[in-house]
Amino acid sequence: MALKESLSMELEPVAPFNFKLSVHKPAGWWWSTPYELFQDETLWTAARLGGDLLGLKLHSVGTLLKPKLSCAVYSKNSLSDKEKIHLTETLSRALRINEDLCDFYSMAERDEILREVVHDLYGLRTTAWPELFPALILVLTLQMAPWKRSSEMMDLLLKNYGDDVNFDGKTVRYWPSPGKIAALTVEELRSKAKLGYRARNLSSIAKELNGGFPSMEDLYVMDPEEAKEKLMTLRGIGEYSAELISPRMGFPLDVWSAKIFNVLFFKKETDSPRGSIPDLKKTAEKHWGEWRGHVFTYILNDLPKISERMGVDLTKF
DNA sequence: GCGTCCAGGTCTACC
DNA sequence: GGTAGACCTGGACGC
Repeated sequence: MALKESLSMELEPVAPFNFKLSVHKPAGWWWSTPYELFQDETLWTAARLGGDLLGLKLHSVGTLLKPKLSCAVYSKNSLSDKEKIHLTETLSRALRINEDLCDFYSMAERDEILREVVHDLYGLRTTAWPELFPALILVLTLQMAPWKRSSEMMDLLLKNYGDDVNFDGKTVRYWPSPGKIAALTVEELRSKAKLGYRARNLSSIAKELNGGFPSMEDLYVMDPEEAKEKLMTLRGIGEYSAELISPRMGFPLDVWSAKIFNVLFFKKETDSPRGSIPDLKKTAEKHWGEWRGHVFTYILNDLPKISERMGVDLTKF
């Protein structure tokens, strides 16, 4: 049954704000689910509020320098005032509506690597996950796997246990709830989603989230270091994963990105990408300080153009 | 066709 | 506190 429109609102992001670059990133990352649809400056996607599925239709009605977003929310039942406020706050946080990038851009203008990158991607907001569980599924499946295999694991989870959200003439496949995954056996997750050793970790995480683990909103208002430490109490979530999904992103280097940043920093490939991670993290912190998470997102979404300018293929890794 | 290696990390045991 | 070694699975590679 199709969901009905239950809330309509407008959001006015701090300029500059490029809607397309922010929710439909050049490197191919989705905002909420891999099955969301993006056409003509409109995003049809989904989310969960409490346990209920929502359809979201986000449309840019402004410009880069005078941005405005029209947001329509579709649900099975009407939303209470409290739910409407909660949803508005979640959308504002996850779209980084109030984030002012002025200081980042000022810093970038003085930086040899970043100067042209921020021109390429002017107005792009960094990754901010609408919900915690899908972000945790992503980082668990990224571990120790080539992208193709990670993608296969996520797809099997979505197809076997996810939900279809029907609204506005569209259907968007959305992630399973923690409760649904928590009810499955580790053996089933291992075989049906081909998760391997990750099945035990995902099962444990689903049970934690089902049992009252802080939400993304709770983590957002915590001290960034405290939020990271909290995430790392989850089984299978280490420093890399916690930094990648933390509401205030760190510099989440893995083997793939370490190879790229070695070439950017030191102009050469490394024989030991994993071993180089601590040094790269220190260099990034010294070089870019609190903006290193933004640098991470901007650079990894601009690899083709950076490669062209440097004469080195950074997309091959 | 078959064996081996290793990938967009994390945990544990051991020193 | 530092660090090998194990961990699912499947594609790449050498033979």
